Amino acid sequence: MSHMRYSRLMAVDRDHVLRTAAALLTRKSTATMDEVAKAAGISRATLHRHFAGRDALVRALESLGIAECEAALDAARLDEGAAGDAVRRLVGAIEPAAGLLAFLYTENQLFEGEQQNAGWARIDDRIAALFRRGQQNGEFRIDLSPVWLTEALYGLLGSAAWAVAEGRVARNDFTHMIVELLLGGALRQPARPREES
Amino acid sequence: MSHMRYSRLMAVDRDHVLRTAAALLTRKSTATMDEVAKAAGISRATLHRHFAGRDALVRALESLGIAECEAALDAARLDEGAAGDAVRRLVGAIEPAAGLLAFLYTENQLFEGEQQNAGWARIDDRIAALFRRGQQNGEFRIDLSPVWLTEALYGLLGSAAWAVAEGRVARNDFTHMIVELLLGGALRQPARPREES
DNA sequence: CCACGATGAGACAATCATGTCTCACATGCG
DNA sequence: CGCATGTGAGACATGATTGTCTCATCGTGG
Repeated sequence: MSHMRYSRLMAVDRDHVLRTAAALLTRKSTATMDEVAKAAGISRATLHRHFAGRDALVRALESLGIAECEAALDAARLDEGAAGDAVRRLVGAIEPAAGLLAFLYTENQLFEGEQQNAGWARIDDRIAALFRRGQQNGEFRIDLSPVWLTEALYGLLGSAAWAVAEGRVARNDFTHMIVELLLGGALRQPARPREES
Repeated sequence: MSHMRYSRLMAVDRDHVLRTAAALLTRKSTATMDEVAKAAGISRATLHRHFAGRDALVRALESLGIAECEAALDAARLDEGAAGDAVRRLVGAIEPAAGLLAFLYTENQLFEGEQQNAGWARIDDRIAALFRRGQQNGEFRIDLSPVWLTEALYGLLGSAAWAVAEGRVARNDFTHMIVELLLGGALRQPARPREES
């Protein structure tokens, strides 16, 4: 994260700018550089000094999102214990970044032809591997492919983040809503073997 | 759908333009009026004659999406039979419009402050009512609110539509993927009471 | 105190999408 | 045939955003 050396005076906190931009673009994905700058409390000129342009800013946000995803994946220890519990840990760990993820998820839609950042492929693989482990485990059903389960997780994360932002659901229910639906589904199970922590 | 009278010469098919625009904007939500016109095989001038501007075009697409949703809701006969089966019918009926829905779903994100089209509220209510019926039925679990289940359905529809468009999953699995995940979840159920058609 | 570095404010040109307009062409109808 | 209507092509002005630049200011370290 920091192979660059800060000079003695670095009033503008790059990370703060990125997180503010993430929060703003999550709500309004078409926000202008000027709006981003104002939201971060800096001038457009300074914003432009730190990020060559809008593309650079979005790419920096993408790197941030990838880093946070990787961190969440590490923190969730996907290889340990039941796969279902690992999914719970993962969703809980990824929750703070869900808004940013949702923004990047829809943003990538625009790069249709172009290659996507290789970091996403790695994250996809790690999550898909978790679902695959659960299938080989016997925990997860095998008629839903790991790729689809991964996509579904992204979709639920985005929907939940948006629903929370809109105030339609409570923020405290975030992890529970996603995990329970993703793992258990909407159907009421007569005697479902629970694997709570 | 047609209280307007076409004059003797109406070379441009409004519906065809709308569907072409929907298909294009689904893939590239920032497409230009010029791109939309080219995709529809008409000139930008003509496109502008039929839709006063980009806003008008998007609003027309929104009306189209609402109409298709309502049609799917009607076709699915949400009040008949098991709620789970109604969900299956609904997803199957809504599949052709999933791409358009995904576009509008993310597009509405931009109208943060403004009021959304009242049509969506009605659709939300009908879907939420279905989930509520399933809960009162005893079919669906009650710890996931109908509002969240509705949002989750939207998210899964969008994710699936995008995954299909990207070629990551097979188009034929669309309904199965969504319904099975939404209703049954990822966990393998030892002896789950099936209610297939 | 002085100098350096970072910032804010603003001017500026360039670019792009939009919206409007005109004109020429084609097609169907009387 | 002649007229009306819809269309395509393109010009044009407008507004918004972007990217670059300059200049004044402020704070900190030497």
